[in-house]
Amino acid sequence: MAATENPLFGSVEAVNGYVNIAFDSNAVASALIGEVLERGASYGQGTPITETVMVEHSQPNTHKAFHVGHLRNSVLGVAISNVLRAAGYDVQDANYIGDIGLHVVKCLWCYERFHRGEEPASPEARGRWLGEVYAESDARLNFRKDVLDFLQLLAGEDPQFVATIDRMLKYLWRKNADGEDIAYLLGRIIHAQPIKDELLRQDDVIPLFWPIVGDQLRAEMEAPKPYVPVEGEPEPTMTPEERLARWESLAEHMDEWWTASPGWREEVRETFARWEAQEPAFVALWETTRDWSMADFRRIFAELGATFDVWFFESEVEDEGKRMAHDLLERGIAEISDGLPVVKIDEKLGLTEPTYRTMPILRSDGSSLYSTKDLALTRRKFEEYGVDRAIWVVDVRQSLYFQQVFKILELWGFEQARQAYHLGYEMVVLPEGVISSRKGNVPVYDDVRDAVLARARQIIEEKNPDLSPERKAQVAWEVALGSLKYAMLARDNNKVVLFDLDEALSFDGHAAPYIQYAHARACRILEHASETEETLLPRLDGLDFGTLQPEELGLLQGIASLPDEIQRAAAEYRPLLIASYVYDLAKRFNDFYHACPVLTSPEPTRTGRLALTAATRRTLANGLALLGIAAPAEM
RNA sequence: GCGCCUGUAGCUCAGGGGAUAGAGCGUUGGGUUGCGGACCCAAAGGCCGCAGGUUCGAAUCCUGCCAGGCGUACCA
Repeated sequence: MAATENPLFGSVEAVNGYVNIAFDSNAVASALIGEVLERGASYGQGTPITETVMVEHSQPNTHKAFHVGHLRNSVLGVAISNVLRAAGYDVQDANYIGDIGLHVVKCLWCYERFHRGEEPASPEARGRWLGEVYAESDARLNFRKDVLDFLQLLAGEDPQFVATIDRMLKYLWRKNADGEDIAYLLGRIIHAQPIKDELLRQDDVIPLFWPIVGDQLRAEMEAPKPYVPVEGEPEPTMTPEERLARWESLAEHMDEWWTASPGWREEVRETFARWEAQEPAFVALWETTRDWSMADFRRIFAELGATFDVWFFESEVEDEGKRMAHDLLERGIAEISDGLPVVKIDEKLGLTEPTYRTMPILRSDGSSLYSTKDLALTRRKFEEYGVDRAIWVVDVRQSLYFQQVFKILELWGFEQARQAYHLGYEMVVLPEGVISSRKGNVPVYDDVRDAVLARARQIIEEKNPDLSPERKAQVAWEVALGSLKYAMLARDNNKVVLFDLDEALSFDGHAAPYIQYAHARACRILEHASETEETLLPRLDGLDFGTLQPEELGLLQGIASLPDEIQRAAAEYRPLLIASYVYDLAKRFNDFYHACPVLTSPEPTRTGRLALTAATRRTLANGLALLGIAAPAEM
C-alpha cells in the first residue's frame, strides 16, 4: 500500500473490518502545527475560487425597531459571508434597507398626527423613538381587529367567559343598546367564531360591552378555577393575569380609538397618496426621519462588526422595478387580473398543480410592492455588480415569495436568475411565543445588549478584578456580544431559535465564553512561557513530541479538521458547523490541559506542548473570527 | 387543498449509512499544596414521532401515516 511510503504514516492494519491507519505522530504533529503557525490568521482558508458571490443580509426597515429577530439575520449573514470568503470565494456583503413602503407611511402619519415636535433631543435616541411611533401607529390602526381577535380568543378558550354571556346580555339591554348587534355578538362568542367588524351596526356596542368583559376577567382572576384539561380542547394560551392585562391595555384606548380607528385608516391612505405624488414636504420629512433610523443602524452594525460593500435601498430600486413590471405587462408575461397586475406563473409554465401560484407585481393603483423592487434588485446584482451568484439571507417564510420572483425573471428571459438563491432560516421566538409588536413583547436589540453587557461586566468584576478598567470594558463587550452571537449561530438554519434572556445571561456551558475562555487560557500558558508563534515556529523541525497522549492526539485531530469544516460549512451555508467545531475544539483543549502539564513538563515535551497550545490558540481564534466572535487574550 | 420545515434525555439542541446515539442546562454526588474553578470528574436520565421498505448495517436514505409550525394574489 502506498500509504506505507508516506512519511506521515506509521502503520496500516485491518481490525474488525476497519482499516486502522497509525500515523507517525511526530511527523504529523510538527507538520500540522507548522502549517498553523506559519499561516496564522489564514489557517483553514481554502484556495481562492474565481467566483463572485453576493450575500445580501441584515435588511432592516427604517422607522422600525431593530430586535433580536434582525440580530439573527445579521449575525447569520456575517457568518455565512465570512465562511464563504474563507472557503475561497470572492464575497460581497450587501445590505438592503427597507426605507419605503406602507410601514414608513404609517409611521409618518402617526408622527405628524400625534407626535410632531416631540422627538427626543438626543440624536442617538431618535431611531428607537421612531420605532415606537411605528408600533403605536400599528396599534391604533389595528385596534378594532385586536379587540375582536381578543374577544374571539376568550370565547375559544375560556368556558367561564362564554357562560357569563347571559349576564352581559341583560346588562347591555338595560343600557339600551342595539339588540341586533348584541344577538350577533352572542352568537359569535358562543360558537367561538370570528366577529366581523363590518357586521356591527351600532358603533358603540363594543365600547359598551367592554367594561363587562373586564368585570368578568377580574372576577376570574380573583376566584381562579383550577385548570382541568379537556380532551380535544386546546390549552389556554394566556393566564388570567395576562388576559386582564391585555384587556386593560385595550380598555385604556377604547373610548377614543374604537370610533376613530376607521377614520385613521382612511388618513393613512391619503398619506400614502402624498408619498406616491412625491409631495415635497412629505419627502423632506421622510428623508429626515430615515436618517434617524440609518444613524441607529450604522451604530448597530458597527457594534456587531457587520460591514457592507454595497448598500441597497428600496427607494432606489422602486422606479426601475415599476418599469420592469410594466415591461412584463407589455410582453404579456404579466396580466391584469381583477384589476391587479399579476404574473400567473403556473399558467405560464404549464403547471397544473399549484406550485408557484400567482404573484402580484404592482398594487392595483400602480404603486410598488416588495416584489416590484426585488425584480429590479435581482437584475442589478447580476448586471451592475457582475456577481456570479447572489444569496438572499431572509427568513424562511419568504421562500415561496423568492421562488416566484426568480421564476418571473426567468420567464422574462433573465437566465442569471437561476444563480439567485434564497437562504431561508427559521424565526427567533421567545419563551412566551412569537415576537409581535401587537403583543408588545419585542426584545429590542439595545435592551438585550445592555442586559447581556451588564451581566458580563458583573462577572468580570468577580472573576478578574485586577484587569484595568479599559480592559474590563473591552472584554465585557467581547464576551457579551460573543455570547449573543453564538446563541444565534449554534442552531441550524432551519431550526427556530428560542431566545430566552435568562439563558442568554448565563455564560456557562455550551456558549461562546467557554470557547473564549479556552482561548484565554491558552494565551496565558504561552505568556507564562514567554513564547509566541514566532519563537516556536523555528523550533518545530525535527522536534520530538515523544509519545503523544490521547488528549494530544485528539487536539491535533481537531486542529487539522478546520479546513474541511470550512469547506463543508460554505457548501451547505451552515455556520452551525463552525459553531459546533470551535466548541468541540475548546473541549479538546480543556481535556488536553487537564491531562497534560505544559509548563512543568521536561524538554522537549514542554516545547512540543507549547507549540500545540499555540496552534490551538490560533485555530480557536480563526474559528471564532468566522462567526464574528472576538477571542480575548484574557477575561 | 397544495407546498416547505420540524419531531432525538425533564428542557434547549448536536449527530456526513458504520463501533456502546452525544453535549449543555437542570437534578444528585465529588474535585484547588496544580498552567486562571467562566473549569473538570461521576451518577441518573433514550421504543431517535409511528409503520413499512432499501442495505451486511438506518436517528441518518425512500414511501406512507401521526403531531406541530410556516407559506399559499395588492404586508415586507
